[in-house]
Order: sequence, then structure tokens, then C-alpha cells
Amino acid sequence: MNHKNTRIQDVAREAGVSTATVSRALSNPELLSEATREQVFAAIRSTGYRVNRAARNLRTRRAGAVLVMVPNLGNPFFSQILAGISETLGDRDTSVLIADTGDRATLEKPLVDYFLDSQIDGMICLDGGLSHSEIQLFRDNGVSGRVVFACEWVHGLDLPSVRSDNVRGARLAVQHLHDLGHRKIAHVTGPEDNVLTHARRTGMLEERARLGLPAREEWIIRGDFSLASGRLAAHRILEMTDRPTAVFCASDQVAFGLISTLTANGVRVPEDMSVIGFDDIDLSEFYVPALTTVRQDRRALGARAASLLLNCIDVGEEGAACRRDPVILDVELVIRSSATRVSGA
Amino acid sequence: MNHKNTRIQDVAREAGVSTATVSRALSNPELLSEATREQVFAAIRSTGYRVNRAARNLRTRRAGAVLVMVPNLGNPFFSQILAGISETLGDRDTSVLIADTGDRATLEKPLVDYFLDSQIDGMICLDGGLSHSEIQLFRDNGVSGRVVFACEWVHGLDLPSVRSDNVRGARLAVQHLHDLGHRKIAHVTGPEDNVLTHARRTGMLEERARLGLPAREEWIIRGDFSLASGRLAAHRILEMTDRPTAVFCASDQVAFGLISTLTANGVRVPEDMSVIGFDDIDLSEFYVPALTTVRQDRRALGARAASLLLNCIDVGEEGAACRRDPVILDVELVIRSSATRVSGA
DNA sequence: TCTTTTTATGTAATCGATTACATTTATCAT
DNA sequence: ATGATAAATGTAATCGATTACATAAAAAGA
Repeated sequence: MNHKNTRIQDVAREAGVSTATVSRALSNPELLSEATREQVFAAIRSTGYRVNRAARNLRTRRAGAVLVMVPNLGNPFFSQILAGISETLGDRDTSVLIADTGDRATLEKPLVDYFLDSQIDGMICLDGGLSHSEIQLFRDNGVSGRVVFACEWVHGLDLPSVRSDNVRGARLAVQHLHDLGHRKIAHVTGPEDNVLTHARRTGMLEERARLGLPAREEWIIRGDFSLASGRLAAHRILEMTDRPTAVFCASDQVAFGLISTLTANGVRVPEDMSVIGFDDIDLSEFYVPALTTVRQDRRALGARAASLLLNCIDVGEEGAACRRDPVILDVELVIRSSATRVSGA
Repeated sequence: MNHKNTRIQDVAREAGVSTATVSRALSNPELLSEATREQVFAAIRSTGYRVNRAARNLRTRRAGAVLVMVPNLGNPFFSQILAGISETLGDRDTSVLIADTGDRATLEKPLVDYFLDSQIDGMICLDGGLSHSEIQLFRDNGVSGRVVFACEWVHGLDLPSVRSDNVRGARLAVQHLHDLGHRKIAHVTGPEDNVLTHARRTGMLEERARLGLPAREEWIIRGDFSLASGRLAAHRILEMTDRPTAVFCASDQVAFGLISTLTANGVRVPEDMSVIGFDDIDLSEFYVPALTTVRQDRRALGARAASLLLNCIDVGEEGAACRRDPVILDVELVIRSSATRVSGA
């Protein structure tokens, strides 16, 4: 039995109704009488009919897919977010395309082309680093009403977004270090143009100020969320004459890079230096030492973003109805072993 | 300028040719005379025309997408493979759908439905754990000619695949440990029904035998590639009366779980116990200690799988032309710090 | 009983590109 | 010059589902 070529026509004939009726049975079953509805479903079953997506999409002017822009698929941070997204979108049988923005090879053509090529109905962007010209392109082509941001966002851009409470996360981290007796606290930031960098640094600086802790210019070390930047930060710290006793890192990956390099250079974590990360990726629990970090509810982040997007798509071009104020999810400090009571104090 | 509704008709009118000619300019430019071709392209540019994917797909009976089945997106091991895949498929403008097979929520409906719903042209499966009934479904529906496996494969299943030389990888690991003076070598396997588990264990056992090393039943510890199974393995080892001096793990994640737990229990790596992983994910270089491991060329793995699949799709249902013997890529031992010369020997 | 309204179903145009086949034009051998 | 062949382009059917509009049947109202 190969049902490859059953069309809606065949079902209609089998059920003794018109194609319109079959179509309605699928999309608006409540319009049909009990009897015909049953007949149609029986015919669908007996013929093994499946709707042809391309035909439906052509007629309805939908793509049945959304694109998710991920800054770096290799960062396990994103997987759970994607899971949340697929779960929500799967219910509405919309498929999920994934593009890695870090991987320039896959990103030759402007993003807006995906829309123009009617390949996608909308986009979830996990990358706040879109260029201004890119955003202007969205505007010009009237597709900005079908874009939502998750995790990251673009400063000053009035589009729907879902994010964690990054400022509070940073405050929790600093507070915790303070509670452990640390006074000289450093921070490894994300890349300078990133909104998360800004939020986390702000939270860190504010809390440090609030607690009346000392501030040194060199204790704020520029990074970029990567393992490698953690390593660089470690070298910077090793060279300092007035070393901090604790470091709050803008991501878990940075923390790993940092700890790994500190350890290799004889600075033990947490005995000689406490470290806190941000994200709580799966591995953090299994690092040596287990990483104290700020947890984001990644699955929820993805799910919310997806339903927000579906909303925007449904309300259509008008878009005004689409909520624009950011949804902010709470974070949680997960205490493990990489930060401990300050030694020799 | 909103080009939303330019159809091929509009271009044709603008260029003073028929729609057929425009279509040919896109798909078979060499059929047209230099002059008309230029005219058409000019018209395309001036109207901002973009082909409507749904219409093309409907007519050509293609989906323009392939599905990649990933056992666990959270495992950073897969990201580079995906990069390789997208790069290759992007050139043929085919989009990439990703399904996480570990995430049952997204996988309610049988895989074969993706084909039957004409949502995909083919599938790259990174998960060798497909059920027999699933595979039979592929057969029954004539879609098995458009499935290729990468990394993993299904034992006894005659479908194209790309994989690393797992047996050799395991041998290299054991050899290296032997070279470092280790004699009592343990192995943490993957899940029992997995083909990689089998290949790596086989390589390990064969090499251990070849080198005339002692074998104890309990030194082969069952795992499942996960961080958690590494932790379990560590507990098993800690309880042993006759402890191995080195452990070869079936994945880097297992190695991390193992090292983390050993360390937490006072067994230092590599001083008291050497550990080798498999995969060489990004993090391995930054673990503490930096992980000695077997590297797979993940990007190449993905790229080869993708081009193999395109091949299968192009030759069509006949499929016989499609190469069925596995492509096997070489692996490489990356020596870092987690395995060292045996102590007290 | 005869309108009027409601509910259920059918008819046929439509979405936009591709391509088999037909036709025209150019090239070439004789 | 002429018929044969090749190259370039056009005509129109087609892919398969959706839906505006039309119609028929049933229910409600007078």
C-alpha cells in the first residue's frame, strides 16, 4: 500500500462529497453535520490521505515554519531553549528551522530573505547582535511584526521579547559572594555591544556599590561569553598585583575557561579564588569544582517566545495588538562548590 | 517599496517575455540567449521578485527541506555536525529541520509522517536507536531511499552512512594508556543497544587483548554517554577492591562526570587515575584537567552525510545507485593532561 | 402554507511556478 | 534556394488544497 498520491479529490470521491467538504472536515470540522464528518474521516483513513503541505501553504500564503537564530549552536545553553520552542510550535504544526548566526557560512544571504522567499512565517531571534541595517530591512519589508527576541534583545528596538532578569541574577551573584566574606570582586563581561553584557554588568556594579565594596577599573575584564575569553581573563587576573578574591563571570563557559586556566597556573578554585557563572548549563553541575551559577529557566524562555510569536503571526500585519513590553522571567542562584568563604579573612 | 506580491508573471511582463522564459532563467539559464537572460535578470532586479517556495515545491513535488534527527541537542557534540550539514545543504537551498529524539514531546508522531506529509525530502539520522517497526515503516512507504545515517547507524540495516573509525579510536586510546605504563584499564561504555558502544568496546577489548593486558569483568562499566552515567561509573570504581589505574570513557561527557565525581571523592585525575574521553567537544580543552580524548571530525561527518543524502534524493526512488557501504572517517588522538604516566610503577 | 433564516454542501476560481509540447527563428548542408 | 536540424521562446495544463460565492435543504416564523 503506497498512498503517495492520494489527493483531496480521491477522498472526496471515496466519501461521496465535494473537495470543499473534505477540506472543511480538516480545518473546520464543526461546520459539517455529524454524519458527513464521520464519512469523510472514514474515507481519509481508508485512503491513507495526508494533506499536501506545499499546496496548503501556497493557497493560504503561509510557510508553516519559523526560523530560530542562534548565536552559537555549540553552546549547550541554547538546546533547552530550542526544546521549549519546538514543543510549543509542534502543537501548531509549524516546523522549526535553525540558523547559527556565528556560522557565517550558513548566513550569506540577509535574514530578511527568508521572509521574502516565503520560507518562514516568523522568526525567533536569540541573538541581539543584529545590525541596524538588518533591522531596517525588516522594517522596510514589513516583517518586523513577526520577529520576537528571546534571551537577548536589541537595545531601543520596540519588538516583543522574553528574557531572564539578568540584573537580578548579577545582584544575586554579588550578594552571595559578599555573604561569603568576599570584598574584592571581579567581573568578566560579555562582548561590549551585547545587551546581556550590559545588564549583567549593571547589576554587578550596582550591587557592589550598594554593598560599599571596593571598585578597581581592572577588575572589570572584557570577555565574550566564550571558553577562550575565560582563559584570557585568567591571564589578566594572574598578572594583577591587587588580585580579587572572587570572580563573577557573565557565562558558565567563561567560568570554565577561567577556572581551567587558573588551576593550570596554580590558583585553586575555590580555595584561592571563588568563581560564579551565569546560565547553569547541564555541565555546570559536573565541572570540577561544581559550578555555583545563576540559573535561567531556558525551556520556559523558549516556550514563551514561541507562543508570543504565534500570537504576532495570528494577529497579522496590523501587529499593534502584539505585546511589545518584554516578558521577564525570574532567575535563581544555584549554590555549588566553586564559590566558598573567603580564605585568610 | 513592498515587493510582497510580485509574481513570475510580473517579471515576465516587465521583461517582455513569457513566464516560461523567466522560469528558465532561474533554473536553466543556459537555455536562454545571452540577451533575454540579461533582460530577465534585469526585470527580476527591478521588480524585486522572489520565487514563491510553496508554489515551486507544489509543482516540483519537493519539500525543499531535510530533517535531522539528533539524539540530544544539549550535547555539544552535535553542533559541529549540524554546522557541516547546514553548510552543505544551504548551497542547494534546502532548509534544515531539527528534531531532538531525546525530547519525546516533539516526537509524538511517527517519523515517517514527516515524509508522508511531504514536509521533507530526506532525513539525516544521528540516532542509531530507531526501532525496527519505525524502519519497517520507512520500507513500507518507500522512503528508506532518502535516509542516511551519520555518526551512528543501525546494525544490519543496509542504508548509506557516514561514521568515524570508532574501533581505531578506541585502540588509540588504549595504546596510549599502555604507552604511559597503564596495565589495569577500565572502560565506561555507552548504552547497551548502541552501535557506537559496540564498536568502541570492541576496539578497546581487542587492543587490550593484543597488548596482553589483564581483563576483569567489573572493569567494563555500563554507561550511556551522559554526564550522569560518568558519575555512576565513578562510584562503581570507588567501590572496587582492585581498582584500574586508567579509564577509557565512551564519550567526553562521561569523562567529565567521572572526573568530577572521582575528584570530589579524593581521587585525583590524572595523578591517581588517568582518564581518556571520546569526541573532543569544545569544552574538553578547558576541562580541569584538560581532557585527553579521541577527536572526530564532526564538521566533515555532517558535510559528507549531507552530500550523500542529496545524492540519494537526486537519483530518486530507484535508489539502487545510491552508495550503501559506509563512509568511514579517520579519528585522531588528542593528548592533553587527563592521562599521564602511571604512578608508583 | 408560505416566507425567511439558518445550516450544510457544492462549484469553480485561485494561490504561483514548472514544463511538455508547440511554434518560431536561426543555422547549416546540399 | 531548400529542406533539415538546432536553438530560443511561447502556450497552456498542471501540481493539490482552500474558500468566496452559490445553491439546496432544513428549521423557524408568520
